Amino acid sequence: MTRRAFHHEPEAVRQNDLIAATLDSIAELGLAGATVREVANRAGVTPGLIRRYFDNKERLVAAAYRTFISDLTAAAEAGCGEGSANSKLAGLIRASVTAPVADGRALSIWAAFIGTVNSDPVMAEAHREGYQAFRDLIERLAGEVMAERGVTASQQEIRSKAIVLNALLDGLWIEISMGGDDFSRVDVVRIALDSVATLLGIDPAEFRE
Amino acid sequence: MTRRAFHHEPEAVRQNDLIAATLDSIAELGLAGATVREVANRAGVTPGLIRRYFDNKERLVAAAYRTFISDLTAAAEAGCGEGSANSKLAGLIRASVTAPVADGRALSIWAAFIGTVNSDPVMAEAHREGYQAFRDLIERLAGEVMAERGVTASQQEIRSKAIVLNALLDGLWIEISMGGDDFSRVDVVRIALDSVATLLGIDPAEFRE
DNA sequence: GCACTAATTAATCAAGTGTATAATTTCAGA
DNA sequence: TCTGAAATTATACACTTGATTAATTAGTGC
Repeated sequence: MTRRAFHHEPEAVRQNDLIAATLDSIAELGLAGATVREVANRAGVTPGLIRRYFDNKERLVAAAYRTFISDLTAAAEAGCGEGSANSKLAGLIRASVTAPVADGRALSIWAAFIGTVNSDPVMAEAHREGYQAFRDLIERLAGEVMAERGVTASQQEIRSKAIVLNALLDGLWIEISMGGDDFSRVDVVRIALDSVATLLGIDPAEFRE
Repeated sequence: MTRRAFHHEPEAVRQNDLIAATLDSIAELGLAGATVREVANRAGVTPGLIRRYFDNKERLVAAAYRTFISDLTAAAEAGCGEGSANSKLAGLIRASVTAPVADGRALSIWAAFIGTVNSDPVMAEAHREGYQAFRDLIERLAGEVMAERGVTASQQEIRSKAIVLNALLDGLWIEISMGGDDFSRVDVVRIALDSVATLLGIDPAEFRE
């Protein structure tokens, strides 16, 4: 009776593998399906090992959430590119409503985590951070775009616009990621860009470039 | 050793109680906290009784979801009232961004269920129904409002508007229900109404009445 | 090549889960 | 008041969960 072979891995690698396995489990089986055993199997590892890298399962899940949110917002922000505020905002929007930001897997994971926010203070805090950061980014870009276009607006008005824009992007992201409607026949990018331009009081034709 | 007293209840009452207890459990403790024993306790009943009214826990949860979504959309639609399409749409929006439709409890429950949609076909179907119905309502109202205002738009354009409006309402509902931002100093109803009017190409001052 | 440390496995535990079933109680009808 | 059927409780079972610990293996420095 021989034990199964294994080899040592650097701490960072193992942690990443475990987090990736956790996110995969959640995406496919839901939070309830992300058991210690399931995660360990997917990571090609034994359940007991998890405890060496994460104090307990709660920590593992929290770490997975931070990684997920961080990667998701990074992917969205990568769409900004370099250029005018206008092109940055347009790029952010484009990225937000297309893959890999907008897809079923991301939605599943996001929803699973959101469901815990109300009953888990640790999750609530981790969530608040990521959310706030994204909305601040939108608020800044929206303000700059309006300034570029010569649209005058008070800080209060800009803030209101940001709230609306953020809500719109969130909603579109959910709708598209859910994939219920036949979005293949609808140009969601165009719809998103035009809507944002309209809300900012900018000519849609000028906004998208 | 005497058993605890109890009394018979009509089937509908017991089912309602069990569903209400399930939703309460989910709202406070998350889906994982909604165990058979927890639900039974809240309903003032013994765990075994659940099986008399629902074949298994999965059925109970699914029934709770349908009740929840049904009640939520009914509360939103109640805001429509009777009158012009304009006032109906405005009423729907007003109701969607204020309590009891928009509040933390509803968001918690919604999120918990959404998290299961991807891994549970039964939940996916139950969800699709409720979602589709709401978007059809918005599409109809939006079309009527534009017709009232003399704004000409193709069916395709109306459909696009409905997608955007639905996304905006969803996003605002989430933001407000999450309660992260200091919405006490922001008139969310006004923001929502003005945004929708702008997106439909209608004068905001005329839209809100 | 050898020992030593750290990483990993394997096996086990107590607690909690959904489910099943038999024993009891309630209540309506005669 | 009594009886029978339906509703409810109590108890138990098999299984899964996260956690713990001792035994074993891999790799590093000498």
